[in-house]
Amino acid sequence: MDRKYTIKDIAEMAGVSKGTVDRVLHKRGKVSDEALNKINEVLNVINYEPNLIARNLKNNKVYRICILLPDPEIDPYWKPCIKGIEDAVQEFRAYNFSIKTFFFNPESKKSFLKKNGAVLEMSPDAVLLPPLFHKEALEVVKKYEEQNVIVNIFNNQIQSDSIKSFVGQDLFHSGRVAAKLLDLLLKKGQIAVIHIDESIKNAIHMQEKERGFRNYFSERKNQDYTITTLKLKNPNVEINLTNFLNENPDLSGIFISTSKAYQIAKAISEIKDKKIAIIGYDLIENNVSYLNQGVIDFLIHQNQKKQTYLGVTSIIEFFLFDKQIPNTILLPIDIVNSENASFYIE
Amino acid sequence: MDRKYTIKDIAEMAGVSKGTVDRVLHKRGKVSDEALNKINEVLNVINYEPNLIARNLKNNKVYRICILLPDPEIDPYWKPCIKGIEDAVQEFRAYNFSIKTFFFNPESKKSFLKKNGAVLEMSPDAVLLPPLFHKEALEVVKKYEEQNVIVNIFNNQIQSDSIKSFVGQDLFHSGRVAAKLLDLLLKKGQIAVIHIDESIKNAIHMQEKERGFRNYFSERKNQDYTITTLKLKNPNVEINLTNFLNENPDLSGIFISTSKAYQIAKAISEIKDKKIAIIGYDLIENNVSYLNQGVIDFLIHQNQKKQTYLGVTSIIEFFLFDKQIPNTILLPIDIVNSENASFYIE
DNA sequence: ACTAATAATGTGTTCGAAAACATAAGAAAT
DNA sequence: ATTTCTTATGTTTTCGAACACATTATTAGT
Repeated sequence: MDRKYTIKDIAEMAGVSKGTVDRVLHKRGKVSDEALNKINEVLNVINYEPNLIARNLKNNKVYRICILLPDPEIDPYWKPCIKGIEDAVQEFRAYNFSIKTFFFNPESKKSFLKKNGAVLEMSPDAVLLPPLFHKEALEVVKKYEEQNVIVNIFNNQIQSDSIKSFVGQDLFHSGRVAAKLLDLLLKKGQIAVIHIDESIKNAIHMQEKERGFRNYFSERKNQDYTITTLKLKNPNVEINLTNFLNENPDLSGIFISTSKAYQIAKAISEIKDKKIAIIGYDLIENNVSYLNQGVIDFLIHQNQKKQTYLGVTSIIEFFLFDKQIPNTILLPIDIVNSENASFYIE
Repeated sequence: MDRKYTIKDIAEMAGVSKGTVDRVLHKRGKVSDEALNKINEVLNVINYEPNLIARNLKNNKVYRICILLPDPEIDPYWKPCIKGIEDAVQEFRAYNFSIKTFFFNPESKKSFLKKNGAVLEMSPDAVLLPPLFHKEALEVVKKYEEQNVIVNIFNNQIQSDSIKSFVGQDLFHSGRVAAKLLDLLLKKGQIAVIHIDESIKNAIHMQEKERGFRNYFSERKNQDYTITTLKLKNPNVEINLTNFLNENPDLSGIFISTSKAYQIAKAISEIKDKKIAIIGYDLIENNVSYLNQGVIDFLIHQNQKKQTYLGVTSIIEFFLFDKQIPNTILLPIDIVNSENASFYIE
């Protein structure tokens, strides 16, 4: 079973021409029952797999993929996504793909709608976007559907039959992971869940993470913990945090639901003789620095790069190889400490 | 820059025939300076990238890759590797590759040499193997070199110029990760490093991991810990462990360097009112079960599946797309607790 | 000056799938 | 019986790179 069968092989085996075989394979009719049977008999015996290289050489259509991405200049959280896209482009540069990224302002629904309008104008074959704004996202998804544009989403989930695939993390479980880590570190005491909300994208993330976090403890029915939620907004983070710490001298652990753990770490590290366990998100430079100093205990890696990489490559492989796109791709929730951080950063 | 330039395009632009362009591109000489200059001028302006689909269609050689794998029936540690190979085969089934796996007995150097002999007979284009036996591995690598067979290794590193690439984890750092986790959990006390050695493959792993583990603590110059090394061998693991525990009543943490943490966990879980932190390796069923019960605190995921997957795909992509194979591919050291384990298991 | 040798360049075929195009055979219509 | 239409089937071209093969131009040798 070394060499692969070709259409020509099948034609010879069935005693017909390759044109007829082609018609049978593509169910285009105009084939006599006799020829159909002969060919089917051959197909039942051998395992024909079309040579996708040859197919792609012939159908040398340029597939157009558009990606909507929040501007990393506005929110650096999205920066690794660009690398993910670049990696995908690089990997498939041999094939005919035209991949274009559109930046929108993650704090403006209007910007989101506007850039989607621009994408629609291009009538691409597929679109990848993070549906930050629920209502607006459903709106644009509907429009893409009407134009037969495949839509893949990443970062956060929204429900719509028109969406082909979602790539991201299970945020609820991500909260549970954080809870488990704090539980191990502390065993008891007062814990604060802190949301530092500088961008709307986090609204959904924050909720789900806190839900998972609290769910873990409520499941244990552990009475040794008290959990307090605190919402902070820049530029008053430091003042409000200091007040909170003064009011709660027994605080022993903090879970920060966004990538701004370093802001908390900075304040905490200035307090002498006080060890408060800190768990945050994302391997941005400031966070990793406090992780290495031992101020932050764990970071949870959200793998933004891989999200876009898989979002794009799954579309490409669908077009190239008819590979089915999974409905949901859940990335692992990576636990990072000072010792393994470097392996996740590139 | 939507459409790609072809050899025909270049020929037309330079006013020569595609045969001449081909000779220039492949540096096969027999080209006049005049023609060479004209073509180079064009090549300097445009960015020519050969269509790899067309190239592969023409050169439809069947590449032969052989993989040597310790028999998973003898040591289940290697079982996930099969899935990794299968995934790679599946992903590139459209291309002409013949991939064959040879099982050898991981406890027998003779078996290793014999199977390598069988592989050599096949004169494949590339080989992927875990160099479990240092001397023997160097021997076979030399033979492959003589026959111009590309050799990639995984699992553990050995030094040889004839080896194209290594995929695996940094075992030293993996030990440090474990140390950091125990440090966080305990802060002080007596720690045991336990090696349960049922297979020679672990010898190298065990050493490096312990070295990393101890290195972490020695770097901290932390006097609050005492670290003891314990070597256990089946079937006497349980008895010797019990003795050790009786002799060391203050033991507070255990680091198991192999995938047999569940054996320790079983014994510990039977002791009431005693919490000993346990860190082990590998997401095998027994381990995950004790992880979920809270007996094992963390498992470190060695990602065997991904090792073979990347080992194979990097070879394939080298043949198909001239993609350079990285000298070293270090996989992240994944920290696993009860809450994120499911995302690493398939 | 004419042939032989060599260098330079152009042309044609191949890979496998796809689809346009061409032809053959048979049935219906005049 | 001849033409027309339909249906089934076979043949050819296309995609781009690679390379074998064919052709032309140039120089060397007698």
